[in-house]
Amino acid sequence: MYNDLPLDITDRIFTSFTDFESLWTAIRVSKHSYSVFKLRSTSILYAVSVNIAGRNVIHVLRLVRTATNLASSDSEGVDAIPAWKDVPRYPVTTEQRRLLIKYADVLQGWESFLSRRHKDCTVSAVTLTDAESDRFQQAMCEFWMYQQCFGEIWREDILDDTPMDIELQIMFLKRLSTEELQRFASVCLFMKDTCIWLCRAFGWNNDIGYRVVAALTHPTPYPTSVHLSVIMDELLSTLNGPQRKSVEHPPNVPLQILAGPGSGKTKVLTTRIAYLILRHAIAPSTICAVTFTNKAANEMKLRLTKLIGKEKVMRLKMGTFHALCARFLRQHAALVGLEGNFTICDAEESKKLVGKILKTYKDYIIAHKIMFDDSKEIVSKISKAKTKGYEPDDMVAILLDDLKGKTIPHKNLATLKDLDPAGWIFVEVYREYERTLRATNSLDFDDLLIWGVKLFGKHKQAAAWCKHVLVDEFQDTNTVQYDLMRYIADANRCVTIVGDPDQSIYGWRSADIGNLKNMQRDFPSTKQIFLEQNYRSTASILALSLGIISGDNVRIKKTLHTAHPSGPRPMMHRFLDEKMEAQFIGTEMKRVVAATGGILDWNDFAILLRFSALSREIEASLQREGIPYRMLGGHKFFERLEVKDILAYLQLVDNPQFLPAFMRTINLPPRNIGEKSIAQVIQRAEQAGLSPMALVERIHDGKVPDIKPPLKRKVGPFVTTLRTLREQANSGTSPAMLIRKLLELIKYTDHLKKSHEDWETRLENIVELINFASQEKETALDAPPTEAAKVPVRDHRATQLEDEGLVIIEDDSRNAMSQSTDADDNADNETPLRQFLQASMLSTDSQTKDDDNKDKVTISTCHAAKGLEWPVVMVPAVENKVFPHKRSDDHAEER
DNA sequence: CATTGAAGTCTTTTT
DNA sequence: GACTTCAATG
Repeated sequence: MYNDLPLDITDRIFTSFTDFESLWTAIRVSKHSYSVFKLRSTSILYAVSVNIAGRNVIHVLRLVRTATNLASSDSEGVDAIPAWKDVPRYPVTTEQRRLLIKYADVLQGWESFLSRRHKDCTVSAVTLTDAESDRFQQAMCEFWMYQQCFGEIWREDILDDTPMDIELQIMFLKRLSTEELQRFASVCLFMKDTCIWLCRAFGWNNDIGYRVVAALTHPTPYPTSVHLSVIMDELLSTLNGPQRKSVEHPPNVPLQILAGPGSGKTKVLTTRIAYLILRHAIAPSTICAVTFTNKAANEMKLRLTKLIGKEKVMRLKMGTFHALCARFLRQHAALVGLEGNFTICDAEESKKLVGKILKTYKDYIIAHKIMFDDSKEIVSKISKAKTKGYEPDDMVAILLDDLKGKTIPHKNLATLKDLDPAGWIFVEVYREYERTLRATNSLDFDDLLIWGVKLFGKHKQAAAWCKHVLVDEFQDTNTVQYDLMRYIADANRCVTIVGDPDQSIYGWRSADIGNLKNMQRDFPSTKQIFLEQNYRSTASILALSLGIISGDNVRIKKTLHTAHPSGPRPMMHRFLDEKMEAQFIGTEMKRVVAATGGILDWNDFAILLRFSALSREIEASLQREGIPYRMLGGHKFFERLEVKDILAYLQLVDNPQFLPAFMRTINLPPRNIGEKSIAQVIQRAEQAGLSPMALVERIHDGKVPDIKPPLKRKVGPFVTTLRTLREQANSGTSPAMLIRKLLELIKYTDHLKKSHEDWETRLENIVELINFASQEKETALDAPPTEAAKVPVRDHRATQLEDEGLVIIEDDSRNAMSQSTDADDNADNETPLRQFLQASMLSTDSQTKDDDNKDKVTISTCHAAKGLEWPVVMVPAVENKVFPHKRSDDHAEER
């Protein structure tokens, strides 16, 4: 029945629907629906027809619960709405409908929601009888399946939100032509349950049926290259000119995609990767895709999985710069003179180390009345120096140059000590910090990159696998990261980068926009493509943001267009204090949810903060109002005290030299070993040339004399715990089991109960950590395909497949893959424990998974929210000293 | 004498 | 919530 639909059917104009028949017809012929919302058993229908580029199309349909209460209660705002939900179905009268249409907030809500993407929305309301409602459901189902087969097949948000009545689906399928069925089969992995059911129901004994089954049973989602080609074409057809140009750009010509916000950056990047694999037959394992945050990496993985299947995605070398470096450094540790079991030292541990070193200069600082930064400040200064490639000795000259005025004859440490004591201490602390890291066999975040550069720079073969490098958010790369990219790309010099100079918000992390130019210098044939079409925001939001950033005079002028209407104007509200502000945020969100009649739910709201500490008042307000929320990037899971406790023990098991872990665990639970004793141990260990851990073990064994306040008896349980765990770890016990054993050995639960009021939530976090540990094992990077996945399912369907001589495509890169794992994997360097620890140290946003599905308002820092989008966004505390922040040295960035 | 507990201060942004 | 300082306890 769909065959005879003219393709330009959408030229037919549907402005509003006064009766059900015309609406129903319209739904069935409309091909380009943007969104289909969940249908509930309801009586009032909102139909919206939208005009896109001169073509009027029905775009969104939704049933809302009856409006009886709305009609009876004339009051506006919050009070009238919550009652809607529980009112039984009820046909509305003309008068009520009139009221509804007049209900400006509701319609406004609709229009602003839709006009984010489409201009000229018109809204009208229709009433449905029960029978009509059922027919409508049917129409929607057909419509959805049609969309699923022939529309935007990769849209993930449609999947969960659509009614899938199996009878209706079959009715739909029966009407399809053979060709359409084939295409359906090629995408049917998105509807696994349906397909299994269909094959059983129809007893399909033909080519199509097998393909459906093959798609379900074979590990690679798309059974034939013909279908891959079709899919790629459909993908390309949804891109605009510059986007498509970017995707199809020849792989061997370096490419810079300069993309404004909301211009489909990630879509282009993922499509390009798919294109490289599907059209240029570049093996996934030879593609390196780098992002800056784990969130971006995960997002990309998710989207790519929909395009090319899980198998191929697993083979991509994909992740943050840090994660990639860590991985290759473990593999090739020996090449650069590292030990494979190095520990990754996070910011908190770095800070503690620096604090400890700083104490040795305490007397000097006091005696000379030197103004000195706190250790956090120093850590970030050290980090800056490291990213710029300055070693402690280099800092001497640099700090002396910073001193204005007279020329300095001898640029050496002694002069620095005289002229800039604070600078001198900094250099000494920096030196000592580096020494400690080496001595304790650990790398901080910057070291991962620095040593990565050493590895790939000196040992070309370590990067020889790489055929193409793609970098997301390129404007945020710093010098080290840029070098890293260059070295990895060295073998084939195929590079694609995506970036936006206007969105550089990591200047404080030494991000260098100059890298865009550097790349043109180092890769002379580099081409640029600009993406200037914004698909995210309304015109008035763009105008506002342009107004803000164009206050920056040195900015390179760059345009951004949108096809959207101006939409509602952004609102600015002033409050006397933060309490009122927080209160307003809570009630305003409630009002908007109510006023839009459930079109917006909590997931559609975000509150963006300059820094996470601002969330206190707001969290309190949301709790008061009973609004569920989640905190992005707040106190991160892996930075929680109880999680760090457990991780520290495990780190020490894996790397006994790692000092921060030793200091954390030796008196945990309290064993009456205080600061002084620990300091003594460390000092004596240094004298003896042992790690503190080794020394403690020897004291325990009676091999060396005890220290002043006797330690031997106190450390008994500590030493046995570590020895037990070490033994178990070496025999390959899973991290999850190790944690359980550890909890038991140190009676951690008892300790928590004693030391913290909220021990129950803390215990839950540990359970969550155990969960994470068990998951991590399954999704370990580069895990070779399991036996089960390699062998096609041996049931009757698969056997039939082969009998009929049907070809199931063999993955091109599987062989290459197994070779590379054999060659690279120094089995010793990748114990399950080590993998787990690395994942823990390098992941930030492994928020509990079920959290994501729940309906919650998002609270996030602006930085963490980069690249995400919500229909409604609030930005509290936009006031001087907060936003722009008082300590920011780059106002353009704050803009 | 070393350790622990209580009270008080300060909190950018990320891997 | 993490760190520091000061007084009280083992």
